[in-house]
Amino acid sequence: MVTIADVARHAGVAPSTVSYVLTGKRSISPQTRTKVRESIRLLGYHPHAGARALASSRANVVALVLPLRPGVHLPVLMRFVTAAVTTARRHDMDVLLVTADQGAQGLRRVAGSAQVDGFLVMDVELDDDRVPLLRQMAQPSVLIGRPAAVKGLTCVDLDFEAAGARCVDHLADLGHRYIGFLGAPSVVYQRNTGYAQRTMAGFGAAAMRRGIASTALPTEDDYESVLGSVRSLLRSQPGMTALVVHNEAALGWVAGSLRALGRRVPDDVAVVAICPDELAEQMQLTSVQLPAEELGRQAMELLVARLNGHPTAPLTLLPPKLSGRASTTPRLRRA
Amino acid sequence: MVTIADVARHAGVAPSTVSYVLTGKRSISPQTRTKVRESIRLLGYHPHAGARALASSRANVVALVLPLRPGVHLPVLMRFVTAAVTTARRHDMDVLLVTADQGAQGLRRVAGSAQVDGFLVMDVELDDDRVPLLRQMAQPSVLIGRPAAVKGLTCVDLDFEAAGARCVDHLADLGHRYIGFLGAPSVVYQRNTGYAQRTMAGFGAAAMRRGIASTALPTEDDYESVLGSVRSLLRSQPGMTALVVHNEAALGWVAGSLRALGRRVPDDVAVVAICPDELAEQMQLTSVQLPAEELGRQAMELLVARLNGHPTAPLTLLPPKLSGRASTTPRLRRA
DNA sequence: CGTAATGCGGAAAGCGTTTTCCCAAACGAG
DNA sequence: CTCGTTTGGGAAAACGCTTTCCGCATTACG
Repeated sequence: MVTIADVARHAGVAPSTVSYVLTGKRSISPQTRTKVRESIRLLGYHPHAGARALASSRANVVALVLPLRPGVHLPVLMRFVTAAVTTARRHDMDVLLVTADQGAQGLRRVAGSAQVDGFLVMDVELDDDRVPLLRQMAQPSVLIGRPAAVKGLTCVDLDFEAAGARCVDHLADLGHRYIGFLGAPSVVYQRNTGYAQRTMAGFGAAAMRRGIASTALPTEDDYESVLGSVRSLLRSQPGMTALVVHNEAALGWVAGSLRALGRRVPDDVAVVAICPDELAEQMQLTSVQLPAEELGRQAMELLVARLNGHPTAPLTLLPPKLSGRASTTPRLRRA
Repeated sequence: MVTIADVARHAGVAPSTVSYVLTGKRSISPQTRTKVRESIRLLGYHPHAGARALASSRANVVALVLPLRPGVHLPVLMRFVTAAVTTARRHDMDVLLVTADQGAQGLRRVAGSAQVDGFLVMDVELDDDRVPLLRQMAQPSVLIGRPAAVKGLTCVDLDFEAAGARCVDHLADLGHRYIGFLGAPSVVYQRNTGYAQRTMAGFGAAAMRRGIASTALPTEDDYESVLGSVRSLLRSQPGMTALVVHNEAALGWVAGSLRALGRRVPDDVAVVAICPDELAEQMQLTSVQLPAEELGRQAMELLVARLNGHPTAPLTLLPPKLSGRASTTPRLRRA
């Protein structure tokens, strides 16, 4: 292995000088700098991560904590992940994968051994057992999602309440008066998942506010279940002319289910999805964007900021954006 | 931070003794061992990963290289990942996430800085540009997938050729004489992806061998495309009574498409999927299992073996297993 | 022109482990 | 009863880097 001493010898300088060239923590004369850089290139030198971590007490690694729970839509989750990883790399950090089964125990281990400088925690629930632990840990952490109390934390999330409301407003403005809501699988609600519950709350409140009748149902990730839920919605609310869908895995079956029940999109029933924009684009659905990349990126940026000692707000909520597409059209004459 | 010296002092022994208790590399008297263990627990000691890596030149971390390419089915990919991570943890290793965009460059960086002891590379293509690099790296690697030449490597894969053939044999034994094949999205074939091409090859060869007419088509991941492909298959082969599907994302729409074209499963058209068993179970499809967990686990076990200096076979192929379900039934009287 | 400040370089002291190397005591074989 | 051999313990030398401290030239300033 080629060490910093080898480089120093080759360049005719002291090891400390090489270190300063590398870290940029001190000004170095242009001549020395290029000389050192050249030696580094020639010898193919890579600083030893462990030695670096030991000496600087900085690992340049962040933990990505992702609980792979049933009901989460993995393609969406991976958008978060790639955005977070890419952002980390831009700040010269690597990413250690910590999965759920390791639990709070795993967090403690990774934190205690100084393997990582901070934590990016995904899929946070309303009352998450990892939250108290995160609060008292030496390393900073950023959560994607929003636990009940955000004091002392740094959280990033889409404003799901506003997102639910936005769907209602859009449909109400188009003249719809009976709106259905097709939600996540029921396990997700049982588990006290913030984003699911907040979206529903926002949806319900907005409907009340606008004097609109609404019904909501969960649905599982298969055609039969989607068909069943849509049928139930139509049965309990025969005049339903619009549907808000907050379930990526179900999206592919919604149009088919409606058609099977004799309703066409958008003429008989308008559909608004809450999902990543690409998905909505592909299916030509009006949607409130779930900005997964943006959330992942922002979360990592906030984490890096905290690692550098900058203070951060406890809660960053992204405002929802709606993109109109073919699945909703004006409907002026409805009661 | 509490160090090994603190523990040693507290237990009244030398630091080296504590180290030996921890690593088990030397016999320690039961008394000292329990005494040391107790001090460790009391002080809440965690060895510093960086220091450890430096002194032992072992990071106890493996890199998980996953290129997130279009067309790969993420839920399946994540099965590999969780199995691999779980297995790694059982061997007291952590997992560093390296994504595709970092490319060969990223591999070199991670390898050079001694951040990881080995590499688990997923989604390997027939002629993968990372393969030559992996061959010449100091750290061992295990590939999930199968490049054209496996010499000097350690690869784990399902025997996709046999899997394709197994589907044909099953259907032929049931009396089918015209079989269609619904493949992955076309980008996957264009990219020279081993598993997709091998499955098709095995399928085609088996059909020839059994004197069976076969047609194959790729399909994209949306209902319209699946419907279109199925329609084309039926048009070019009106007597088609069976369909082999090698595309997890399309599975959900196959039955619907067939029904839309006036065919019922399994009475008019039998369906065999190549996918994880849980998926097939959920949809009640006869399937050749894609043992994602098993592959992830085995790959990591092989990597650990190599890290411990054990030699490994260049290629481990898992035999395909077929599970009969409701989507195929005997069809004795067909021509 | 004297003195303080600054720029840039080197020597060396850690950082927290593991791993030699050395040693004493206990043990077993001849 | 001796002479290896094993067994369990400690002292101290790495491991490869960062960072403090020190020092010599320059430059800036009154």
